[in-house]
Amino acid sequence: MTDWNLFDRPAPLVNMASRSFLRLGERRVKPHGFSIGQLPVLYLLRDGKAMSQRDLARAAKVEQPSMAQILARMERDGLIQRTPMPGDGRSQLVSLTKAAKAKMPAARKALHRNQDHALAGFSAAETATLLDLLRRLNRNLDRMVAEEVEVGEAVEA
Amino acid sequence: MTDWNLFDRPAPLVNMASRSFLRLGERRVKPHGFSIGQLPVLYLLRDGKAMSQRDLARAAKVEQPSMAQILARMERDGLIQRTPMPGDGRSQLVSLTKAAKAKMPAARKALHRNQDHALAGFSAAETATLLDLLRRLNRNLDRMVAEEVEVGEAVEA
DNA sequence: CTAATATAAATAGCGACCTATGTAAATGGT
DNA sequence: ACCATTTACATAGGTCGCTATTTATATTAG
Repeated sequence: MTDWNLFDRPAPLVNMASRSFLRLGERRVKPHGFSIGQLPVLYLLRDGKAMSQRDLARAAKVEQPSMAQILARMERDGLIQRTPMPGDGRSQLVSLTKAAKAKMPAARKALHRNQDHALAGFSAAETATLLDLLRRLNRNLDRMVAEEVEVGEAVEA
Repeated sequence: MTDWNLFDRPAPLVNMASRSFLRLGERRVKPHGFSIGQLPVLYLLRDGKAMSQRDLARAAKVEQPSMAQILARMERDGLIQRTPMPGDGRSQLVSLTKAAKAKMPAARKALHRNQDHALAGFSAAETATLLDLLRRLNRNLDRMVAEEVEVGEAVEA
């Protein structure tokens, strides 16, 4: 009665959409030797830039161990290389290999073809509204996630 | 330039929101001995109903192996039980244990407290709009996922 | 009634995340 | 200089999901 349909609330709808995006994206990008989680890294390092793991994690908005795993797989697949960070023995600079850079344009195109098919039937205004509402939703969620961590830590202390 | 901000497109925004919802939901529900992926099962079997794995997967909109894993963990944790399906030796009827049913109300309350904090600052109309746009987005995505599977299979044949 | 096919689960293996913890290299205050 | 803290990564372990494949039981066609 209260939730007559399991999926007719924000969290499940968002979750479904996310899973679909991931499935579709994976199909597009996999034939080119990439996978979805690597896209932020590819994007961030695209024109020869080099960054630390920490900065990559921050910029991609994932936790450090998640980024570590992504980078491990990318290294395994010959997509990145690491060089020591000058002046800090703890850190390394990560950059794309030539192979990765060579394969990017095709993958990019494949994704572009895919992208925004999802928004078929949406007017420009509706698309803008959706993006705006999602940004606001994310602001709320980010705050909630952060707050709870604080609480958690406060309890510990 | 084209995508000046990595996250300012539908897929990443939806993905971020989904991850945040999952993190928050997990925190709420874990102390009660459940986890997020189990919620559809709990919901579907709530008042003593019994269903096959196949029907649970369909209703929860996940693939069969995903549901198999969810059920395996729920069985491990004493949340479900399986009884043979009368008249079909391949299948079993899944139902909630007393323990699971006993723990549900508290978990439900915990989630409710959480829920829709996410929509703080949203007017009723905005919430409705968001839900509507997400439903439409999902319709598109579902179609795309289904189409591609067809294509894939057609190529094989 | 048997052979081919379809269906229900199980299994193997992978990717994207997370939390919690450990380790080694800076850094900062005394 | 020295010890405590912070910081950057690494590692262990877990959940959610997917694809591909196998196994066992129905079902259907000939």
